[in-house]
Amino acid sequence: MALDSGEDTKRRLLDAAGEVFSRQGYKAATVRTICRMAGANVAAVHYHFGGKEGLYSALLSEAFETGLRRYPPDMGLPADAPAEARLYAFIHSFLLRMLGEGKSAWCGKLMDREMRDPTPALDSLVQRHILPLSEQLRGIVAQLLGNGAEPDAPQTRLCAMSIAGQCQYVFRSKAIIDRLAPEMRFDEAGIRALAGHITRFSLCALKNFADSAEMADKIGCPP
Amino acid sequence: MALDSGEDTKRRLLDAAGEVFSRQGYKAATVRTICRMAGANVAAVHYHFGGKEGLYSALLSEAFETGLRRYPPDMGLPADAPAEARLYAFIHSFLLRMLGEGKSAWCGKLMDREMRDPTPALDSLVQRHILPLSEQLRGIVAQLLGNGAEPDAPQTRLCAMSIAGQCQYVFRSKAIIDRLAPEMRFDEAGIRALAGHITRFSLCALKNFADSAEMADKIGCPP
Amino acid sequence: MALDSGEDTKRRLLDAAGEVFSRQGYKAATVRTICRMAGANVAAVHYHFGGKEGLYSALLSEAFETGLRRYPPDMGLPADAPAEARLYAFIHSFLLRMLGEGKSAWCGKLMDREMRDPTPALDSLVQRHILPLSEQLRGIVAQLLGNGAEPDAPQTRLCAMSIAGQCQYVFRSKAIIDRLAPEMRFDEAGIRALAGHITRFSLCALKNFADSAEMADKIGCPP
Amino acid sequence: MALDSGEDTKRRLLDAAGEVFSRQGYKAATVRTICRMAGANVAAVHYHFGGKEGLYSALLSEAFETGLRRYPPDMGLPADAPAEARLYAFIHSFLLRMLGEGKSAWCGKLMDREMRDPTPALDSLVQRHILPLSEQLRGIVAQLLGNGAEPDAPQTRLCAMSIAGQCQYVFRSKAIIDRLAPEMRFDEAGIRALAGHITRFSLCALKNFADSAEMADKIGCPP
DNA sequence: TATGAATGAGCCTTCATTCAT
DNA sequence: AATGAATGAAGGCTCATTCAT
Repeated sequence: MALDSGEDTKRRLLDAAGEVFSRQGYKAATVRTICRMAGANVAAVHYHFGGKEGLYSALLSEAFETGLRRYPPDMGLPADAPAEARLYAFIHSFLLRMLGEGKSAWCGKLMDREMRDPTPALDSLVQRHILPLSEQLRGIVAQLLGNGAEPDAPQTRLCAMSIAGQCQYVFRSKAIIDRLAPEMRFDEAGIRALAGHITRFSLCALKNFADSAEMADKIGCPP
Repeated sequence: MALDSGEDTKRRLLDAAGEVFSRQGYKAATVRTICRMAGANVAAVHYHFGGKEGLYSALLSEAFETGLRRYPPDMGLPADAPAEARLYAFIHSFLLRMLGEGKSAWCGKLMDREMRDPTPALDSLVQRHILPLSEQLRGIVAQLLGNGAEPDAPQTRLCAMSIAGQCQYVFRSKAIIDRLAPEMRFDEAGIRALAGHITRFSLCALKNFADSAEMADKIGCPP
Repeated sequence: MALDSGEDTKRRLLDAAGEVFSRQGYKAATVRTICRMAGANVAAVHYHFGGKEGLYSALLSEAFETGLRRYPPDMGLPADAPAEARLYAFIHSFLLRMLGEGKSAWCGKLMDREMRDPTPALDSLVQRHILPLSEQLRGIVAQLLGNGAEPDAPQTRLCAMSIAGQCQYVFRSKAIIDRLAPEMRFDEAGIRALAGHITRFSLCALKNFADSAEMADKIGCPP
Repeated sequence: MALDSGEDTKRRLLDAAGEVFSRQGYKAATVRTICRMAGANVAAVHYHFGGKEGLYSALLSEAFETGLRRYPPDMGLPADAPAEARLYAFIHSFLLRMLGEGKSAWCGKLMDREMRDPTPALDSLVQRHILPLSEQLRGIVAQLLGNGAEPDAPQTRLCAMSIAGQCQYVFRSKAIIDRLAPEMRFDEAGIRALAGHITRFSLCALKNFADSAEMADKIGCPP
């Protein structure tokens, strides 16, 4: 105990907090559970982080940064790589961050929690991490749409959402997928396959999107 | 007070529970809040439903049926309507069930909660409601993929997931969308527009999917 | 327990709260102690009074009203009784309220606490109870000062303070008095004697106050 | 930090403790607040004084001596000065010790706390400081009462209490005075004026006290 | 000599639940 | 059929204190 270098308790608290918060959500998680798991006293959380909320905040930024450092959205690709390859890298790293099982797997789950039940910590998270990711994706999408599409144009935004939605679905609906398609695996190879499918589906859509303006007629949707 | 018919209190409790559970989740919601909103006594929940959990179960079954009855997945289209129109109807009704603000809009939100933090009630929910929806979507997708695609084939499943993912994203990531694209509206017209985009994006993908088998080469993903 | 008429627990909580708050002060007193003494559950305080602060507020108003009802400041004297007699009644009732040992003895102690460490409840206390008492005393004092003294004049106010100060001293400095003059008793007769002394001292002062304007010269205080 | 001489930290702790204890009382004051104000570590109090209680004790003895040294009860008057002047000096110095705002003003406030919630430290305080003050005041009062009044006679004691009560009232009831007479000031001039009034009021009383034995008849108090 | 880190007891409050009516 | 009152467990947090350095 007392042999810890001081920073050690902080570390263990963050680890335990990641585990518990990502599994139970902010409100349902209890400081006591986290401390017991970290082998620390209940008061340690308040000493190091100023309270439950402070711990959660600290965890959130840290988890995100860890995930991004481990699986950068360009996966090491040069900036001038083909847009198709960069899209695949973006999607693949996205899934890896979300579905990872290791110590850095809280990122996705926490972000997901944060989106459903936002806490005051969400705003800075969006500004610091999500907005840059969004811009990066929209840049790739605009390039693939061709025809001089702008990264900020509504159409580009919608297509980027279509891609992000596919990525998030696989881990957000895990409980359903496990029941509807129990044969699906989320190991390294399974993730690669999933990334391949999403990329392919999206590329097919983007490459033909420009020529589909009149498609609404056949859909039957009211004008 | 004593003038209410017994069924009336039960009804009001379910309404309030839908409101509160869908907004705050099972754990964070409190019986007191629900009872206050329903104008009932704190003990009423235990009297009528046996406790918090009983109320939640009762609500879950009821809410789903209400939602599906109000916005059926075919939106009244005949079974032999063009696949494109049926896809649009499926997507549109999906979004309406999820994003609706009215009294019967808990369906989507509760299902979402259930996926995130599954309770024992999830299994029967999947069997009774989600599986049929999934089959219906896969039927449409198989038809659009052409080339004799089977509704149960892995590729069909993945494409169905791509579509479901796009639908769920818009309301699951509402907190993010509100921050990244605050101009987006989710009123009736906005939902129609969203459904139009998702349908168009998905149709573009599905119609060209069969010819894109060799696309993986250009992506650069490891074999 | 369950046989209580409901109001009974509330009553017992107030009694215990009076005992504990007056002895230990707001901050140092604990809800647990009060509840244990009242034979009630810890949560009862929040059910009946909304929390520690609510209990304290309720107690404060109640204690004051009880004290005033039991020992009215005019002690039943007619409004046209001689000013001397009314002064004695005021002082005597003041001491009785402050030094009483029975169930209605919290009034003085609580007021004293409130004056030293004011809580948000003090303001309404002053408006509702203390201000009227102050006006009553100043009325008597003005009459005794003669020479057309006004109840609001600075000199009247100061003399009223001189009287109030004498009254409060005896119970505020009880710890000191017990050590410096341990023979002093605060039973009924002792209180009567004390009231007699304070009245006599104050009357001597008031009746000669008007003629003492030049007294400052002999005092030696700087101009 | 480490550059401070050991005595320096101790000094700063005592200063901060005086500030905080006199304002909030023993129980409500926290070691953390004191240490933060003193710019010292949380553990410093235990290192230097053995704990919260030790710090309080040390402060109490010191504060009283400081106050008495700064404002001696005779204000430098010769022992054979007129009794009137000595009474004024006593009252004036009393008020200065109690109401002073400077660094050495804790004396009065701490003593007041001690009277309200006596700690074991009170007994020695009474013996060493309060008893001598009491004797001094009673000596003056006896002289002013004339007629061979003894400093120890009950009547002398009561009159001394009447004077002490007036002095203590002004700062013990500050919260009330601020609300009932917000125009009253407690700066140097205000304190002088107050001391003047109390002296005058008391002199009027004392000088006529001997001739007022039959006054009880007019009061109406039961024999 | 002095400190950052850690502790455990205790605080007020909130909750789902039960009981007597 | 329904309710106001009461309960005990647990929650987040604060505090004085101790310990290893």
